[in-house]
Amino acid sequence: MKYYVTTSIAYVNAAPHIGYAMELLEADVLARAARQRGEQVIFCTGTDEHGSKVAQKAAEAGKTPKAFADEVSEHFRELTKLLGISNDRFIRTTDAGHEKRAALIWKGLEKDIYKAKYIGWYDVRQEEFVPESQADPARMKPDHPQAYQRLEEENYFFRLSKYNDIIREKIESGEFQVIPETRRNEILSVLREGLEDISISRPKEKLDWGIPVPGDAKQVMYVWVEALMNYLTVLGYPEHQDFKDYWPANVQVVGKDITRFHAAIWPAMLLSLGLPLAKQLYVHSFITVNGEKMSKSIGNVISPAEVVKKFGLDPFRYYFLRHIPSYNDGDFSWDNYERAYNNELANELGNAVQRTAAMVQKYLGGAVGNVTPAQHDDKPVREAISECRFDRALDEIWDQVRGLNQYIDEEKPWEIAKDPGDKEHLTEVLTSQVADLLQIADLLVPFMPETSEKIKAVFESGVIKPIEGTLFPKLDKPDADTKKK
RNA sequence: CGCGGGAUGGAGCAGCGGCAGCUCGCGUGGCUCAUAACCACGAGGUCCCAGGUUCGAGUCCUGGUCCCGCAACCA
Repeated sequence: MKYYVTTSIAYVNAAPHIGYAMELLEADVLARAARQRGEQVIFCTGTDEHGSKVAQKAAEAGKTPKAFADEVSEHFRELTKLLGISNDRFIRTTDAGHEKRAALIWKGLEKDIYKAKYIGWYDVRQEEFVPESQADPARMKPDHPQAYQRLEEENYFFRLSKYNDIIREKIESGEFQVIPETRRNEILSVLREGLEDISISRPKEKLDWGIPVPGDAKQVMYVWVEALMNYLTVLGYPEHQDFKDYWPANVQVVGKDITRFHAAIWPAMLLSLGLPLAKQLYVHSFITVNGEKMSKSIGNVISPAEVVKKFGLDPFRYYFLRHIPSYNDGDFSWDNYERAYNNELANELGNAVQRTAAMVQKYLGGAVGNVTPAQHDDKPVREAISECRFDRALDEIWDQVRGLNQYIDEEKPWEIAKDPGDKEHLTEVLTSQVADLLQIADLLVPFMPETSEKIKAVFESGVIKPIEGTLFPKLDKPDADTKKK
């Protein structure tokens, strides 16, 4: 089985933040889970580098657009390393391959492309024309700080309207699955109102930081449309075997701000090319900090590196995957983060590992023999992952962790150990604990790969190899802190 | 009548027609294998308001009220 998963590609006008970090994590879980099932996986992420905003930022920094993009793109690449993201490829829209293949895609779309004059309000920040009906009247005044520009341009247009009903039908039938349901309803309502054709090029004289339109040296491709093409170009569209094997994508992970691009424009492009749509579009929400939107002016921007630094990588992955709701906006606060770390990771999981290892060592001389992972029902976890409900998947896994702690308290191995004649029963109980932990470790593979391996390393051989220090050392204990490093 | 999300014990959330549930926090007890960890029990709720449908309504319908966002980098 082939499995293809993508994130959106990040626009390189600013440094990475935790919202995008979460998107990477979610896609990473899907990729790791698929690999664990034995599928062949291609998992791609990357950076989107053309367009006026990048050109503008670069000019401000006194750099060429390419040099500027190189720099910021590198930050995103570092982010994937920082977060242990298992992406197979990292595409940049300035890659020669992308530029070449984007031109081929354009040609493939040509039957739905026509030239027309466009006059309208242009939002520089969003890099898009704003329909008269949606434009903010205040911003039509030139002295407004975010004033629209009145642009009149000769552009190429794409017949988006032509595909409106087909897309709607495919979403309604479930052939193209948009999750969660609120996002699906949202896009269906957009489709019910009807899509208009969109401008997909810019005159080169106004902006030359883009990919030229094939056969028209005076125009470059509109950055949004060109960026979407990455999902195909990264597979080597049209001739490479990977494209033939891996398209359509199993899941495309995007943020809710770009739902329309991925649930309407991108599908229309695919239909125009005669290609199937992605099977699933998972739209995640946003992260607030202490209930407030992250913003530099409030001064509450959290950088991924800062959070990773506190407890390390796996707790970061854990928190954002479990405590930011997969289908809703969620909140980050250092208090909640510490609480989750102490209660759930250190006390519940870490301690379960610790007490089990200690008892095996103390009562059985460190050996339990060959243990196979327990067979508790893992269907709820698998189903949650297939619905991109990462929070729920971890809830389910934690039911097992709690269940194990309950089991230990019920069986009281330390009582059994007092009776030397009961060694068999004792072994049985401890073996069962180890089996539970091995299954938990298995289930954690996509979410917390390091932790999963650490747990396996302790128990897998049948002879306990204790963890150096502790699995999740408590932070607020001074001695634990020094022991950690 | 712009659009979307929301209102459920102190906090955060789930439930979406059938005995109000989970986590945290709080209280009490138990335990001693363990990272002052673990386990059990308990207190705490007019499920925003008003109507309606129904044998039965957080749950469905109608009409209100109130909150949040319009979205990730400083425009």
